[in-house]
Amino acid sequence: MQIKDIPIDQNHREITLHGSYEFPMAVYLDQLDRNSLGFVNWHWHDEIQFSLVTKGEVEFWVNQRSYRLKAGQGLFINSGYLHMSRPVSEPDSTYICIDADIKLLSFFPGSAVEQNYIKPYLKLSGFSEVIIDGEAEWHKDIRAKIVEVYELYTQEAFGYELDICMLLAAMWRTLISNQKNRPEITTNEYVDQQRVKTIMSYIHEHYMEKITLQELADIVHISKGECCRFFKRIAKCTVFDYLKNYRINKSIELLQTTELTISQVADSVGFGSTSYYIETFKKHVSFTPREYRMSMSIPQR
DNA sequence: ACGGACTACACAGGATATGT
DNA sequence: ACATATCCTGTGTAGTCCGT
Repeated sequence: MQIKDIPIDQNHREITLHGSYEFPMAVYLDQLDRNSLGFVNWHWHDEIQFSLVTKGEVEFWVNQRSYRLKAGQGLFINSGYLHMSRPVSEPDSTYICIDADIKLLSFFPGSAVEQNYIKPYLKLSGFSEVIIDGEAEWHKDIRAKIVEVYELYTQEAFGYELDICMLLAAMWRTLISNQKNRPEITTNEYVDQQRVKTIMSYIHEHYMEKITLQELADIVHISKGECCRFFKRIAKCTVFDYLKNYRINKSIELLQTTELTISQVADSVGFGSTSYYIETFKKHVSFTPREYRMSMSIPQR
């Protein structure tokens, strides 16, 4: 068993450094059953994202909308929008995921390109996501370029960074030129999104402590009932399901990287009782924590 | 968006079994 | 002997519904 997750840290934003300072972009081939939970949980990042399903069928959630994409279909997600992905039926459904810092498209800070063609589109209403699944030429073009970027990135031949920058700029150009019939994001949706982010950030910082619903409701200044309602409306799971998933992911990190006992791990990630931790872990990962740790110590091929 | 009523279930904690 | 897993039970609260 080889498990990998998108590293979600304790900062206000749950995110990885995609690539490096010198070349701030990264490409992943994301096979969903390699995530410990079997899916990529809710997160957001400043990078724009291009995805192309290569195997099976993947359900993407962006804002309050869900899209089921089969192999060959793609999706663009703009900077800063909450999203998640999970397999529809085949657990090993896979997609190419390109995360690129918008700096790569801006050429230099304050440039005309940035002022006229990048910044205005990052916060543009109705440009949160674009499904790239049709027969239109520009759809085909972007899908082909996603594959091209993936190949360049994995092969690392001479000049690949330059080629990727050109491709990304061309993809962005195509996208902003063809954004008719986009879904609109309402002011209410925007407020809900900000609230969800606030609650998730709070969970990332306090998951090791006991968290109550009242506490979460207070930080976004709404009642407990409304807190449950709106979170489920946006994230499609309850607040405490999200917290539980987050704690399990954190415990997996500790099992992999420390020699803490199972009880200590349970305590470190906010589970007040070892028994409940083991039960929950087994429900989510299909192994007990000890079995999981032992399997990780067996060298992978 | 709130508050109250209600229900289901998450959770803690103890006892005991099992594994190393 | 100690750590971990499993089972069980009582309690608190998360989540939902409904009226406002």
